[in-house]
Amino acid sequence: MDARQEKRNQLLYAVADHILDHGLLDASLRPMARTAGTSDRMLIYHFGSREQLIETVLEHLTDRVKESLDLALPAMPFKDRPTAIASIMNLLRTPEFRRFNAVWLEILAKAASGKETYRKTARRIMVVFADWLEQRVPKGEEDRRAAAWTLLAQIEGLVVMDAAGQSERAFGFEEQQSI
Amino acid sequence: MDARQEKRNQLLYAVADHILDHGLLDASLRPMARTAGTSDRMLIYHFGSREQLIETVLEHLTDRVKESLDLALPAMPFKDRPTAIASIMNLLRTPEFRRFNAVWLEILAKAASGKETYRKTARRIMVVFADWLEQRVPKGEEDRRAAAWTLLAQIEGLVVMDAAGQSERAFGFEEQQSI
DNA sequence: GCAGCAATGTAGCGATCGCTACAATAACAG
DNA sequence: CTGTTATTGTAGCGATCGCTACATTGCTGC
Repeated sequence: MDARQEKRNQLLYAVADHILDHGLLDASLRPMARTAGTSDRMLIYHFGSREQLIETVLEHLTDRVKESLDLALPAMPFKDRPTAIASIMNLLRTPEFRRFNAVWLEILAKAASGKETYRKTARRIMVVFADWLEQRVPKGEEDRRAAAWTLLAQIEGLVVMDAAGQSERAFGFEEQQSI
Repeated sequence: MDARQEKRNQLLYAVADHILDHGLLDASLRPMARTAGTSDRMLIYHFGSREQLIETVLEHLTDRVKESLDLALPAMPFKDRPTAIASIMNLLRTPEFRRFNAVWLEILAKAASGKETYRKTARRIMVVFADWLEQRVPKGEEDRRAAAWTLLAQIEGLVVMDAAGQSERAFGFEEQQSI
């Protein structure tokens, strides 16, 4: 690979890590650069502008979350819905995925207020997640695609409860879903 | 009421409106002050600091969302769960509540990354919503409180789908929930 | 009407922001 | 080796940030 591209990729990875650790929305060039062992000057040089850097980071993070999901759970159907939700929530409460979740909610916040880049990113991540879910929908579901999206909506609800520190209130949620 | 308190309240209301219109996280003193017809100087004078101002605004918004909810739907049980979810989502997709939702997701984002003020606020808003729901849980539910929290989790899931522009994918969600 | 406090305007501080101009250096082509 | 281009450092610009010092105005109690 082009040495330049390689350098760019290395910076991208480091910046993404910085954002996972310190948040997306008020990540500014100088701190990101410091973490990546470079200067704001060079981030602009490689990515054009902060906005393009963020956009690139978001694409990179989409790929990373997909990889992490695939790596975390095999592509085979869950036993039933309650099991599926419980397993997935256990996974999402893992430290690794908590980092993703924090950024995910930042993306959602920007998407909700209409910023197009973030809307697009949010949609892309949702589709990635839905695809991942579709491969794992419990057997016996008539429409796997629809089941995946329904499952996704339920999971997002629990993610919100977690973020608000109310996970215990919805603790019985997984079981009650199948009623 | 104290004339000073009255002025403070008027500013508070105006600032809250500004935040509903332009977002919470990067609302800075000078623009907020301009909207409220005053100066950054006076916002600090009345509220002490930007941080205290935001905290006060968040309490104020909690009250406002509670009022708006109470005003929007009478305190009587929904016919059944699907009806409940459909009605509430229709309400939350109203322009008035979209404004709240955008700020709500900003609060969640900050809460998820551990900022204590926002965690507290998120919890408070959740409780307000759960209380509101509890009064409207369909008849026949054995544990109204638990049913309210489950409903809340489902609704939050749909709010996230909306924010990500995927509401249509989960459109059948309301009906499928009762399966 | 005058003293004293409350309310407000003006100006600016120091920090940080994204970004750029310019110069120096490194790497490579001929 | 030399000339050219790619990469990087240094310095700083103009804008904005939260906040404050200081002065002025307005109001109120005596």
